[in-house]
This record gives sequence, structure tokens and C-alpha cells, in this order.
Amino acid sequence: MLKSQGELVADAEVSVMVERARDPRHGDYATNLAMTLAKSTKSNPRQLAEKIINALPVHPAVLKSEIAGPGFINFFIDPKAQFSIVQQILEEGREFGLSEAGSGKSVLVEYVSANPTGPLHVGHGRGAAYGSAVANLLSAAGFKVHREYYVNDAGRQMDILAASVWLRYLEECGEVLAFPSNGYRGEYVRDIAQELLKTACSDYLHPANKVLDGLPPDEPQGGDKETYIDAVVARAKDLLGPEGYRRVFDAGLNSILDDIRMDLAEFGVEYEEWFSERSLAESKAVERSLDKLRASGHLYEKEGAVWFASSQLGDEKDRVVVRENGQMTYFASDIAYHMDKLERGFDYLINIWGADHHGYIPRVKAAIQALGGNPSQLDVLLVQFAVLYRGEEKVQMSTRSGEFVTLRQLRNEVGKDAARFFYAMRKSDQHMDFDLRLATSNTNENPVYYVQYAHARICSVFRQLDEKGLPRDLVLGMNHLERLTAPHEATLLTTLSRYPEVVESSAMQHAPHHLVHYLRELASELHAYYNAHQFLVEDAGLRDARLNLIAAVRQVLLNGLRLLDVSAPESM
RNA sequence: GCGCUUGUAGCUCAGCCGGAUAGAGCAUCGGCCUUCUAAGCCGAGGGUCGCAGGUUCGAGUCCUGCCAAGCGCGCCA
Repeated sequence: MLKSQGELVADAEVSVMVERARDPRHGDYATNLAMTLAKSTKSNPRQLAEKIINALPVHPAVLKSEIAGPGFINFFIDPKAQFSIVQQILEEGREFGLSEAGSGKSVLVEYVSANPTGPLHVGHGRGAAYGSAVANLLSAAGFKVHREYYVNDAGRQMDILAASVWLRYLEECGEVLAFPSNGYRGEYVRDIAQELLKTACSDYLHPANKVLDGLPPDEPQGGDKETYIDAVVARAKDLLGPEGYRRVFDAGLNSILDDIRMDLAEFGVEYEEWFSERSLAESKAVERSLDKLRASGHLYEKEGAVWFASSQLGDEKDRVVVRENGQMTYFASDIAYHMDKLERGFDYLINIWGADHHGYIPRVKAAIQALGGNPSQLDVLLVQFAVLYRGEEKVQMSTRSGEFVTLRQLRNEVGKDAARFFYAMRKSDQHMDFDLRLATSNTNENPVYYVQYAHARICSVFRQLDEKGLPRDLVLGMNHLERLTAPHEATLLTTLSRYPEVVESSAMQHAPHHLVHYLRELASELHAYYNAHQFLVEDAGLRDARLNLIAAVRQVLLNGLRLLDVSAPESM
């Protein structure tokens, strides 16, 4: 409109930003439009703001608009316009807050994907809580979400696990041998060995001297632990034969994978698919992906190995995909895996990784590009490891040594709800201190109870309504909403109306912690309202109006907590 | 050495595309239960946004340098 009045250049690109005002004195919405335009039009921001206001069409919901500060335009919304949100929430129920922002685009979210060499620890828990919340949010924002766990059921670490199981099995059979310093020492390995012994008594038994004969020295004997463990693996394969080895291997794999599955399910984390790395080799997908790269000229041979020329596609250096000894590298599997993801036709790929893998991102993006995909399709979200403390003392963790706090222990100690909420509270790519003593000893310090309590309190009000034999008339309440003019009520209405925006932006930014902060704010406002006003008053119209308002609050708390997979108890 | 990430209240952390007087919880201090659950509420104190420059109407936010911490720089996974 200003363009037609000649105030603005006709072809000027104008991006209008209208945002929620932070301070109520600045109205409900504000725009800095006049200030951003002031420069290009060489005019005074406040004068420009006045022209903009005069050019604006009249909207029934806008009570007034005014110029403030250096040139902000503040809009004041008619409080009456806010009341409709209550009706909308109660009508839409669990659907309230869902949007079509993702317009049905498909997105694959791969998360946790921990090696099945041991139980999940608290670091994996953070990835699980984060990935699960991101997936839920994306789904709520209208994306078609496919959740996937990449099972690293091939490779050296799994061989070491298989060898560890076998050695423990031999010990159970009464053989005496030193356990490799680089083997998996966790108690669960012994459990697997015992199970194996039960189902297949002595099928895999070989005398200790034959097992150890001719092996290089282990670390305590002045040798190299890596060389030693590789030799043990080779010996296991040799003595057990392909089939026997595979059965020992699978005993370890399946036992641990079952445990992980159960652990995650109890944590509220579900997947559409558990994708096996081994299947990529068995289906020749790895070879096929390498052929594809070779055909497009991205592979070359050097020093007996096959290299992927990733440095031409933004990586620091080229990477080996086939080793000198003919074995594929882990990266080769990953190329095939991402080729498979692309072939399945997803619009977007999201990988949630531990932050220690960040150096790996450029080569995977390079692979996607070399395979004909678009690197920007892939978004790698990093999760920093939580640093564990017991009070002042830092807890050291290492899967190999068996010295770690498991996700299951954490759940048993603090509960699923607290763990999920606690993890989701923090920005994922931020370092995080997790004090177990604090989380376990003093539960009322945990903010999850604060939000849950708000929900339970509202439920309690409705129970009281019943006990007092008071009627509730939904329609009467709707008709009296305009009486909810107290500051606490106006604040709640505004906050309720923000919920869909919060869900959408949390989804788009992959930032569940925004939702958590919102829920704490909503709970806080509810508690303040609760303390300031009696809901179950004599006046039926006012009573029903207030009940409708808090019913709406309860619905939004429930919807938000569901996205985080935190329960919303009806009483506490 | 190079790369990525981070540095905000005593502690743990938010702070959106650069906006108005930088927020929350915990901790500390002072109040509030005869009334729908006190796992709650009301109030107070607490800040050189790591440091120094720069960009501009405006910087916790963007750029550069420095300091500090974490992680990564394998023919490991």
C-alpha cells in the first residue's frame, strides 16, 4: 500500500516480521518494520511507522496500534478475541496443537543406534529422549515420520563381543584362562555365556591350552591389547568354525539387542524399523554402493586400498572404503546405508549422533552428494554426552571396562518421567552436568513434578466439583468466558494461544527444550491462578467459565507432555 | 597444530530471523494453609552475558582476534 503511495520503491523486497511482544505494556504483537525500512527509505522510523499504521486495514480484533520506542509498532488485541481459544482447545482435544507445517513430507529419524555390545548407558538415554521427542514433534507438525535404529551387527567390536562371550563360556565350563584386557568385562557377558551353556552344553568347548596356544602377548605381558584381541577373535573363528562362531556371535547379539529393545520400550522409545548393518553386506548393497561411486568416478586405488575422494566434496581428506586386506571399512557400510535411505525416497534424513562423531559429518554428506543426493537433505543433530556426577565426584564411563551407569539404572532410580523430562529440558548439543545424587535423592527438586502437579491439581478441582455435587455446564461456561478478565486469566489465555506456535517452532528447530520451557511457564501460570482465585464459586456462570479455562490448560499440558512421553497423572 | 562445539546470576540452564529494563529453576532471605492438593503461591537480594575490538538506529545474539573447556583429526567403530 505504501508502495502505491510512492512512499516505498515499488520493487522493494519487504519481509514483514511480526512477533509476540515480550512485555505486556508493548501490547500483544509488535513489529520492527518501520525500523528495518527506515534505512532504505532514508526516513525517520517513527514517521514511517505512523504512515504504516495509517495504511493498515482495520481489523476487528486489533483494538489499537501505537508507535513506541525507536519505532516499534505495537498492536493491542481485543481480549475478547482470545476467548475463542478455550473453545478451540476443548473441541480439538488431543488434536490441538497439531499442524500441517510439514505438509506431509517424509522424514527418516535415525537415533540411538548404539552398538549392541552392551546395555545402553545414560549417554544413549539422552539421544533416545531427544530423538524420540524430535520425532514426536515432527509428527505433530505434519511430517510423515519413520523412526529407525541402525544396528551395528557387523564389524570388529561385535567380533570382540563374540570372543568375550566365548571366553566367559569356557570359564563357565571350568577352563582357566586370563581374560583379554581389551575384552568386554561387563557382568552381562557372563550372563550371556551362562545362557549359552544352558542351551548348548559343551558344543563350543575347547581346552584352554588349545585356545591360547601361540597367541601373541596381551598388554599385561608387554604386548599390544589390540593385536592380542584380534588374535583371540581369529582363534575363535578358527576353532568354532563358521557356523559355531556365528551361533556364539548371534547369542551375544540377540541377547543384547533384546535387552536394548526392552529398555527403550520401557523408556517410551519405539521404532518403525531396526535396520541391520549386516544385511547391507548380505544383500550386496555395500558393493552396489561402491560400484555406483566408482561409476561416477569418486573411487580410486592407492597403496592397495580403495579410497573415496571425499575431499573433493567438502571433506578434510579422502577416506578408505576397502582396506588393504580386502575388508570393507565401517564407512563403506555407512555409504550403503545412506544410499538405502535415499532409495527409500525420504524427503529429509535426520541422524542423531553423539557429539564425538561430529568429524564424521562431512564424509557422509560427501557420500550422499556422490550418490546423487542433495547433502542438505541430511541433517545431523548432535547430542553432547552428559557428564555424570555423584555429588562432587565425576563418574567415569567406559563400555569396555563395564564401569558405567546404565539407562536402566537411571530409570529405576529417578523414573521414566523424570529422566525423559530432565533430558528434554536441555538443549541437546550443549554439555550437560547430570548429578545422580541430586536427581535421585531429592525428587521434589525435579521440575517434572511441577508440571505434572499442575495437571493433577486441575483434575483434583474436577473431582471436588463432583464431590460437592455441583453441576457443570460447558455451554454456559463458554457463554461466560468474557467474565475472565483477571490478569491471571488474560495471561493464561495468551499462553494457551501460543501452544501451536511452540510445537511448530520446536519441531522445525528440532528443539524439544522450547516445549519444556513452555510447559513450565504454563504450569507456573496455572499455579499462580490457582492460588489467586477460587474456581468452585457459587456463581454458576463464572464457575463454568473458569472450569472451561482450566480444562483447556489441562488439555494443553497433557498434549505437551505426551509429545515428551512424560505421563500426566490425575493425582499425585 | 588444524577443525567443530561451548563460555549468560553462587549452582544448573533458557534467551527464536539482531530489538524495548537479559530470564527461569535450585540455593539464600522474608511472608502465605479454617477455603478446589503447600510437590504450591507472593516478595527480596543476586549479572563486566569469558576478554578486546568491529559492523549499526540498536549486539547476549552477527564478524575478527585472544583466553578457557569439551570433542574430533585411523586402512577403529
